[in-house]
Amino acid sequence: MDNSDAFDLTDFTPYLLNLAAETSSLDFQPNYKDTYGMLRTEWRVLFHLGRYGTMTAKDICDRARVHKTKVSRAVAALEVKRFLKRAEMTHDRRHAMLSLTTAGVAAFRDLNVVAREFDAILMADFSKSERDVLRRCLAKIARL
Amino acid sequence: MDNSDAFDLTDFTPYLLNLAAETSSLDFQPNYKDTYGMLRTEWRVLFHLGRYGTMTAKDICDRARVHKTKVSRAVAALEVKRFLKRAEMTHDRRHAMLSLTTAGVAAFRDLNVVAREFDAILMADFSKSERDVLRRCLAKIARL
DNA sequence: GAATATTAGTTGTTTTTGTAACTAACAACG
DNA sequence: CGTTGTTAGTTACAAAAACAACTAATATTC
Repeated sequence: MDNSDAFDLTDFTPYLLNLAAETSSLDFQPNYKDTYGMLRTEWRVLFHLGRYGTMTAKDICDRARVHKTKVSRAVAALEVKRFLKRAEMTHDRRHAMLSLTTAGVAAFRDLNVVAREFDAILMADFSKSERDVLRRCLAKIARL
Repeated sequence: MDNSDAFDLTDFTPYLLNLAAETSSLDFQPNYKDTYGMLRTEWRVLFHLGRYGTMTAKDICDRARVHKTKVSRAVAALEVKRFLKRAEMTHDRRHAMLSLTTAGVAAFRDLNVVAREFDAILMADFSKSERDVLRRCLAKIARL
């Protein structure tokens, strides 16, 4: 039972994708976890608000492809940590505009630089064209 | 606060990797979940035993890069479902040789075919050279 | 060969996630 | 208007993952 006709597990793209995603995420994790005590979803929410400015939780759900319960909890956590503040909308009190506090902006700026550097190191092994192919393939698979 | 000098979230490779990994994994999930009631780790363990033959739980941990507690629970679950059996080693009773039952082999064969087809469809959009680049980049990032 | 260290694997506890049900605010339609 | 439907967001509960502590078997070292 040594099915050599069967293809290898590393030939199965979803498996390879998971290994690569896990490895790179775990390597980057200390940057937001150890320094700012954030969880991954919190870091994503922070990044979104820092990069694209004020928006509602729903906007983050749609843009970041994160479920609303996860966003809800991440927003609450970031609020407790004073990285983010809410402003209720007068005309529609269902949703609140979310924006970063000064501390939030500072954290974003810092992490943004760190993320840039991290990415540069991660991509250093590859040529420009390889990077383009990688990005295009991933975007297509993720249906972006 | 619209940091347009900052790079986009989709330019951050770990983020893109995670989106692609999640998307493809979720698309494939029904194949082992709905038909065989397996969890992702169980499917990975099954695949390992089916593809590479009899081995111990430790071997699976090392090869599949899964933590021993996850493997332990997956093995127990697969045993309950009669997909796998253990054989204690006489000379070292600490570890047990794991192998698939007839039902386990059947499930593996089926899923192997399905996985192959799934991968073919996923890769259909890309040229041979793009696929090679993708595979090589992912393997490198995953430190395989 | 008794004491200590190491290895394989399990179990228990805590976090985190996923799912579903819920509340509150608004919109639409008669 | 009031009934019904929809949307934004929260909360409660169940499933899964992460982490630490543990057991049992074997190796090592004095």
